[in-house]
This record gives sequence, C-alpha cells and structure tokens, in this order.
Amino acid sequence: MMNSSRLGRDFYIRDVLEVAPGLIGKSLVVRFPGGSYGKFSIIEVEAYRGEEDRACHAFKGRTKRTEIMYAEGGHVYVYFVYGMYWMLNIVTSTVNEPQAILIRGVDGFTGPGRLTRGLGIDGGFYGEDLASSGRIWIENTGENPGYITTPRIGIAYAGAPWTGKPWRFIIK
DNA sequence: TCAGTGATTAGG
DNA sequence: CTAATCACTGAG
Repeated sequence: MMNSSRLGRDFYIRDVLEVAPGLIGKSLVVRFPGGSYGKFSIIEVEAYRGEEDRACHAFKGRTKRTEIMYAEGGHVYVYFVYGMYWMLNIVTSTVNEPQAILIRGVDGFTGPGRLTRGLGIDGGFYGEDLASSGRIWIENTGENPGYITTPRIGIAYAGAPWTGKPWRFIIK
C-alpha cells in the first residue's frame, strides 16, 4: 500500500499552486521532545509565490531570513512574527524559485501560531528537509478530500492583485 | 476592536 | 544606531 509513505522530493519541486492544494488531507508528522511522534491531518494552507508576489517574503529578494525559500522544494521555512508566534512553511519548486506554503491549520490545531506551539515547532526547524528529516515530514494518506479557496489572510498591505488571489486552500 | 511582544529589515 | 513593520492570538 502507498498509505503512510513519506512524500519525496518530487512532490515538492512542482509549482506552489499545484503543491498547496495537494497538501490538504496529507499527514504532517513531527517528533516530540520526549521521542514520541504525532501525526496531524493538514486542513488549511496558503501559497506564496515568488518575488513578484507582493505578499511573499521573498518579494524584496534574498535576505538571511528568506534564504531557504531559494532552496529546492521540500525544505522547512520557519519564521518568528508579532513577538510570539512561529510560522511553519514548506518550500516548493526548484532552486532559485522562492515559493512557500504556510501551514495554517492541522487537525486539532487551528491557526498557524497555535499549531506550531502545539507541535513544538520553532526556529530550530529552519532548513529541515522533509524528504530526509528524522523529526518532521509529510505522509501520503491515500485520501483525497476536496477543498475550497479564499483570498489569503493578513496581507492587505500587498495590494491588488495579490490581496485578492484565491491562494488559501481549506479542506471541504 | 486592539494591545502584546520581539525578530527582521531598511536607512542614517 | 533608530524606527517601522509584521503570513497572529486572546481578551473584552
């Protein structure tokens, strides 16, 4: 069976607008400090697409923080915001194509800040490779739930047309 | 509706 | 060095 198999590099090196909806219903697996593992179904994500996307952190080019977005798809981009929240993102596409997917919700934890707090994800996960890491990866579930789209949250500053792009994907 | 809280970034 | 900004949350 293909159930419970880790997603490999090929899944992540596609365009972010293909990968993001594909993550809905997949399982995020993380290793807790005690050594046990948790598995959480992904229910909400948002796509951030390249330097032209005014809402994407890479829109100004490379910085120390966004460097990982220029790496090969499958790497983890984690950043700290509002003085108290870690945001978990998955890098997609090929080298030098800065795209990422914000994981906004998993089963049991709604909201990007609450899920990282609940799963114990912080800056130490920056740069982890989902294709080979021993403490975080994503598994195929064999299920393919439907999804709906809406504009992205918290990016009003980006302006048109970016604010209105339907790049938020939520499980139906 | 709005304050909290601190890393990141551009600019002097 | 300064100061603005910020892919959020919880209280009221």
